[in-house]
Amino acid sequence: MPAGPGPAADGTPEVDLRTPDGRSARWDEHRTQRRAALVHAARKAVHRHGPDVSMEEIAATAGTSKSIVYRYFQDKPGLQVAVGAAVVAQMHTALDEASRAAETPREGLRAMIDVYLAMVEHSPHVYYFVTRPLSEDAEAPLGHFLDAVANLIARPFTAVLTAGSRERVQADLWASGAVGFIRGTGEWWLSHREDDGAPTRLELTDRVTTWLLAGPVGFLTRTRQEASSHAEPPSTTETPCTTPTAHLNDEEQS
Amino acid sequence: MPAGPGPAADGTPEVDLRTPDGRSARWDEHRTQRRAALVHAARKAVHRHGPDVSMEEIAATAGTSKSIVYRYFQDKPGLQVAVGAAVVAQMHTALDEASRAAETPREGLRAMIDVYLAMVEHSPHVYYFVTRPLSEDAEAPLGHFLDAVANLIARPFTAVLTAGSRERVQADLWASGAVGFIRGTGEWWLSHREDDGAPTRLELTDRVTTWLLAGPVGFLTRTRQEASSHAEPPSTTETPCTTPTAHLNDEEQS
DNA sequence: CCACAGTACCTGATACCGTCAGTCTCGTGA
DNA sequence: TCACGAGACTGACGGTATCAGGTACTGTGG
Repeated sequence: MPAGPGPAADGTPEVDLRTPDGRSARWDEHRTQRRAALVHAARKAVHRHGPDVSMEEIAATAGTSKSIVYRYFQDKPGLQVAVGAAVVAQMHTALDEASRAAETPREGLRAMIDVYLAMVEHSPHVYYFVTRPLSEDAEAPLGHFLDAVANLIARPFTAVLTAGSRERVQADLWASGAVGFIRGTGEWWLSHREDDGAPTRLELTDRVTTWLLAGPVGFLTRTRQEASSHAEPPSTTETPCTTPTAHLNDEEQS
Repeated sequence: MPAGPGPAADGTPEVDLRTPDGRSARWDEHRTQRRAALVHAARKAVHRHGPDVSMEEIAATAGTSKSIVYRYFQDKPGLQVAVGAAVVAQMHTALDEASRAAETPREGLRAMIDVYLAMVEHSPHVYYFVTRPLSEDAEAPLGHFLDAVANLIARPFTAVLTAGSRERVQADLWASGAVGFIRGTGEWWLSHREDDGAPTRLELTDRVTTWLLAGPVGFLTRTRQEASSHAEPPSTTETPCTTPTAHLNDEEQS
């Protein structure tokens, strides 16, 4: 069906610009509108029925049938990334407001964490839908959504940075880790929120911000002492691998 | 179907202990052996065919048919957690050797990261199989595997700790974040390993260790300056929420 | 300038296919 | 008699195909 020349490969299936025919152009606005509406419906359906909604249910929520959904989205992962993009866009706008007031990178990071946790708290289903990898490859297109968030995080750091590849890579790497940290704590919090001693969202935000920027300072002074005393020299080639990483897999040999 | 009294809910489907019948007890050893063999076969199959193997393929790899697999494991998630447990067990033994030599928590953490990354590197398929949530609930049984790893990480810290719930929670929380950080960087590394400027696994290990314990020191001195100056007071109630977390979901109202 | 045929695209329903998780049935061997 | 094991079966779901409409644009002839 996609007779178009370009390999689009993202969610959008071949919009085919080369015809200035009014009969085609007439639908352009309608198309974008409809697509947005479908994304919205998908979010609603996921929010209601959990991250494992069937396409049929999504279509039903949108008041139509599968055919339509598949006309606008390549497949389920395609829909997933579209929803993810929408969520990221919302986070981005929310972040713009926040980072206008934020001077230091610390405030920027804090705002980021806050927005992230707010999303997690407000609609865990959508969060999981967007977060969970659906692709069978699972290697290259790891976490479209999480990658985007990592970029959001890395931006304030890389902005100050010369485009030298060495440090850029460092920033990206750290951002990936930071998103992972937030994700980990966020999901832990989601399922331990009711326990006694569990922090509120704001406490969590502050704590995670501090931990990310300064390490596990504050929650354990004793171990922290040792840790920080050893953490001073961050030379990358510290000691050769002393851990006997024992063969962790025994299932290859063809 | 599960006529057994206890809510097992782990991988084991009701072994039905209430019959001390010799005709039944005769099979006990065979059962545990078989179960281990099936887990092994599952790992092999996943390693070969990717994290989306069908149960049929797993059974075929084990040289049998689905019925058998379902006799020993409740369902696919059950098998998944069994495989995860096996991997965690291997990590645990690998870690025991390492942590015998490790005095400081830092060395313990470093060893942990090393083992984790080694696993990721050696068999990404198995890693994804074990890592990805398969349950539709997706909330309570979040990441059996990742939780176990988090416990592994938290142990050296909590060992020194009084059992006071307040600090235990802190340690657990931090451990979840740390695992998330390692996961994030690990998966980033998995798909950017070939880029120029990408670190080797050992460099990555050292860097992540340092970052986790002391924050992003070393890769950007300028921003780090600001960060650390603000990071000193880790009081949990720092400033009230200044970020305008904008309504991130618009899809509820029944 | 206007009617008309033809066209390009959208809609939504329904039926269909392939795959896969999970179950059931029945034969076999100790 | 008991567990084992193979294979047929069911149901759900992702995804495709077909079909009968519907509506606005394009071109051409009167």
